[in-house]
Amino acid sequence: MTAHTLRYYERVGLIQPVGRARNGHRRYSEADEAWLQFLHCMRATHMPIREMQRYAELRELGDGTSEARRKILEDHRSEIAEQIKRLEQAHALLTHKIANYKKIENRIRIGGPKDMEPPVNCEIVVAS
Amino acid sequence: MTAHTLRYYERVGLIQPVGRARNGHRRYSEADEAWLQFLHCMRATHMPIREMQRYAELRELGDGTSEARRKILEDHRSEIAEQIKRLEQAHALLTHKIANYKKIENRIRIGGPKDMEPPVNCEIVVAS
DNA sequence: CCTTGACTTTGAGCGCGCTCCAAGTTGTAG
DNA sequence: CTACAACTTGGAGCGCGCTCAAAGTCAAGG
Repeated sequence: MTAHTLRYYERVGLIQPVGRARNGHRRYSEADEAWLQFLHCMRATHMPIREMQRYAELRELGDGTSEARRKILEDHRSEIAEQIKRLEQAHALLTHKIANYKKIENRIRIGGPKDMEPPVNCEIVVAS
Repeated sequence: MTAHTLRYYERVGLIQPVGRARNGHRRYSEADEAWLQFLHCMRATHMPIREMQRYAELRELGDGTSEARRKILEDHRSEIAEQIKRLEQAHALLTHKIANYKKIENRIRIGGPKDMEPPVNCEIVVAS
C-alpha cells in the first residue's frame, strides 16, 4: 500500500483522521494497521470502495449496526465464492489448452503435421 | 456481453472484422462465438485487455507462435492460482468475522454485554 | 545558513474497460 | 407512405481506483 493510497483512503473516509506526530506527519497505530490490513484484504478480493465505505460508516456508528455489517460481509463472502468458482473453471480450461499446445509443439518437433490453432472454444466451461 | 462490448472488442483487435449480413449488420459465426466465449472467460478472471490483444495477435500470425501463446496462458494460469489463494484466505477471514458478529448479536439478544466491534484485524490471514 | 529529503495540502490527471451519444441507414409493420 | 425499431459509425464520456504535480513546511546534516 502506497502513501498515496493511505491518504486517499483517509480522504474518502475509509479510515478516520489518523494521529499525527508533532511535526504533522501521520502516525498509524496498530489498530489503524489492522484495519488497513482488513481493507487491503477486502480490496484484494474486489470489494468496491463504495461497499467498504458503507462498512466503515457502520463501524463508526457502532451500536446496533452489527447485523448490517454482518450482511455486508456475508454478501462479499458469497461474491468471493463465485469468484473462486469462475477462477477454478478458467484454471481447468487453461490446463486443457496448455496441454493441447504442448501436444502441437511436440508434433512439430518430431516433424508431424503442421502447427495448427488448437480448439479455442470453451467446451470445458460450457460443458461443466 | 453487450453489443457495445462486442464492437469495442472488434475495434481494439480482439476479434477480426466479423462477417456482415447484406444490410451491414454483424453476423457472428460459431467460431466467433467460441472465441468470444474464451475472451469472456479470460476477462472474467482478470486478464488485462492488453494481454488478450497480444494473444489474439499471435493467434492471427498462426504458425510458430504456439510457444508464445502457451506462455501467455501459463502466466495467466498462475495468476489465477494466486487469485484463488487470496480469495480462499479472505473467505476464511470473513467466515471467522461473521461468526464473531453472530456471537455478539446473540449476546445482545439475551441481554449480555454491549455491542462491541469485534476484532477487525486479519490475524487469520496473517497467521496462515 | 543552506541543502536535502520526507512529509504536508489541494486538486488535477490517468489508465482501464467499457458505455453512451448523435447522426445516419435499413428493414418491417401498420 | 410513414413510423418505428434495430442496427451502423466515429468519437466523446464515465466510473473506478488510484496516482501524481505543485507548492509549502519542517528536521537533520554538512
